[in-house]
Amino acid sequence: MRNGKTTIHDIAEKLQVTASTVSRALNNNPRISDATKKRVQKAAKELNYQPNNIASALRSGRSKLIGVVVPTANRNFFSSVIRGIEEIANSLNYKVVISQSYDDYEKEMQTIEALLNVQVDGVIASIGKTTENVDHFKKVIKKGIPLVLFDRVTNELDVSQVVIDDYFGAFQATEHLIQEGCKRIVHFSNSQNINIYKERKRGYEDALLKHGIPVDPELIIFSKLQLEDGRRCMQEIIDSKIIFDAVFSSSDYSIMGAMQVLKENGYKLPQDVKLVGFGDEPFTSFTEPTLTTVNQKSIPMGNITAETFFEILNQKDQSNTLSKRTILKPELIIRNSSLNTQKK
Amino acid sequence: MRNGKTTIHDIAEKLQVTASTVSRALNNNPRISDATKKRVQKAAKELNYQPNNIASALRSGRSKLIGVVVPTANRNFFSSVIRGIEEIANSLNYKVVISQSYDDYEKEMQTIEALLNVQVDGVIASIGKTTENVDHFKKVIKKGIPLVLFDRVTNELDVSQVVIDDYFGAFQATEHLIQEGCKRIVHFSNSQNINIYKERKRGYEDALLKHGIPVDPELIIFSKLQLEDGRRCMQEIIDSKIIFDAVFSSSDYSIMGAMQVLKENGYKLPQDVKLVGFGDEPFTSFTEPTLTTVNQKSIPMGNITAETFFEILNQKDQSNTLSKRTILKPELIIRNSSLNTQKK
DNA sequence: ACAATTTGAGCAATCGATTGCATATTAAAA
DNA sequence: TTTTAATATGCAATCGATTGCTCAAATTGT
Repeated sequence: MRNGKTTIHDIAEKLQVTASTVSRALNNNPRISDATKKRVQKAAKELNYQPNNIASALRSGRSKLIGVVVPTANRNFFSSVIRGIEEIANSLNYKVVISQSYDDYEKEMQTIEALLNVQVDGVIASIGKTTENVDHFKKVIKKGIPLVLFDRVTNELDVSQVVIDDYFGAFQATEHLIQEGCKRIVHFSNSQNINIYKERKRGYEDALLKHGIPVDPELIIFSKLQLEDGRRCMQEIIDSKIIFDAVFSSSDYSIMGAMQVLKENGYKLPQDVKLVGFGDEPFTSFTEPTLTTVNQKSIPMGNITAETFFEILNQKDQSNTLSKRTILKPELIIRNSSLNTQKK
Repeated sequence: MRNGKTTIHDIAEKLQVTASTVSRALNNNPRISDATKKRVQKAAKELNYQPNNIASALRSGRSKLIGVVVPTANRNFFSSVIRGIEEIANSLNYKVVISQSYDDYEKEMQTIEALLNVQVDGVIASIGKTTENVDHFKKVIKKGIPLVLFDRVTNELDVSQVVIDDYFGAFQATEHLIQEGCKRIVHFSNSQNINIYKERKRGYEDALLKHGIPVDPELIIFSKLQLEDGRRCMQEIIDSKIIFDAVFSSSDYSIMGAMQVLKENGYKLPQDVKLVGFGDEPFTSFTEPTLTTVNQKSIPMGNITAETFFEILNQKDQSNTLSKRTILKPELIIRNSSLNTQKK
């Protein structure tokens, strides 16, 4: 107990049993009698015993750490997913190590490497935008530890995934615009290598087709979907004199840029042009007009992702790893930017 | 090497030396000859050796993990500070464990407990808004590991801190409004128990006094500074017929609320009322008009916080812990919400 | 050429908890 | 009462790396 740290040996000595017994008692091993367990727990409390997780991790091979890799925590969606993951993980006495890849392929690899280095028991990740090669994730799998992907996933890996139904979200959003009378709906999309953007575009197209509106490639604009991209694309459309009456963007950020440019060019919103974004970032309720957008159910997604993770972790012992895919329904949040009849 | 994991023993065997020698060679111990070091490094690479940090941590007592506690990562300021911390930490081969307290006292205590449990080598924290008691931080100090606070600090603890000069930021912001011709400047503040808000209020007051404008308590409104609070407070002021020509808020969120309410009440911005926020959240450049605000130098703050942390960690051995306080100058970002002459 | 140093590396204990196997005690079955 | 089977605990190795101490070889000084 020198250094103020109580170990199982101190408890063992006090109770005149062995450390093995103490360890088993604390881990609720059925081979230990209830009476002994009670005594051990009491002594542990008295001596203010704090288990040494590192020693435990070394011997047992379980660090009780989960590595979570996100492009950036500084996004409402990701930080909420993390919160959802933490809720579950903490309740099971696991800690979450958050790593940010900053959407950078190099950094993402390093970060995975670093997580494996600190010996996480598994990894939960959302793939960065610039990541084309997924070998670093294969490394995780090869190590035999669980890997679960959420939102930004890939088909190249046979792992469990939790995603939202991007197709459905985009379909709903587009249909909503159509119902508000729009016929020439611009769509902002990103590289079609990224699944979520491909799906959203598909939802957009199918909604148009369902209502007998032709898909006009001229109206579909690709970019990185940042604020600046939205500004630039919007300006180009305006300059090109293309006729349009709405914009549905795959990102709240780029629709913000579009909104700014439209206002600067004297358009009245939402009368002249209706807007719908994607992501339900907090600022979407600050804008003028407030922005209709798609909520991605981030906290439930975090919960489910963590639950999936622990299922795999626990069945790991039987080594029958089946990978499942969970799809959540997003929710269209209707605000003023898409409505003819404004609500307060 | 069973299980695919190379250990120092495998290297030792291959090279016909002992594990001690390998360990020392890898740690660049001067007692090992350069020739041996080279051989060991080569063998390590060949065998794809990955050090077992857990074993190392157990023996050496150093986990190479830093616990970072923030109210929420979902804020530009905090996520940027984290990025700044990571830059330094990663370069020194340390990993950062991010924990969110969600501004909740209970959660903050648990989170500190959990970090100590995973045996972080130290803690970097920003204190939650609802935290009045700091005993959990004392626990960190008592454990003898470094603690550095940033931004939301306390005087009750004798630890190193990195803060911005809130007084200066507020002073500048207020003076800027005065120079733009404002004389009746409303100030939104939070509980004066929280240092940063106290300092900002002081800066606001001193700027007024410097320019011969009396401080009118009627113009200083206290709230939690969320969007809704901003809306409510602004509406109250309008209803009370108090005369005012500007608002300087200690938070970008509440100034957003104020902006909305002002617009809803038919005020022309910035002609009728000029606005300045604090924090430089990303959405401040999306608003209409774009919002003047105070940038808190988050990445440098993260860098400096980490550097301070490592200074303490390294001098720890000599156990002469001196605590220093670093103060960064914030920067006023002037946008349209406070200007008579708009810029594009 | 021999003692005194310096240099390089090995030995073995250690960090704290876990766990397979052995053993003692007690209860149930024959 | 003796055998069998649970039940409860102990023993000792182990996880992988680190480190104080010891010792042999090489170098230097006289």
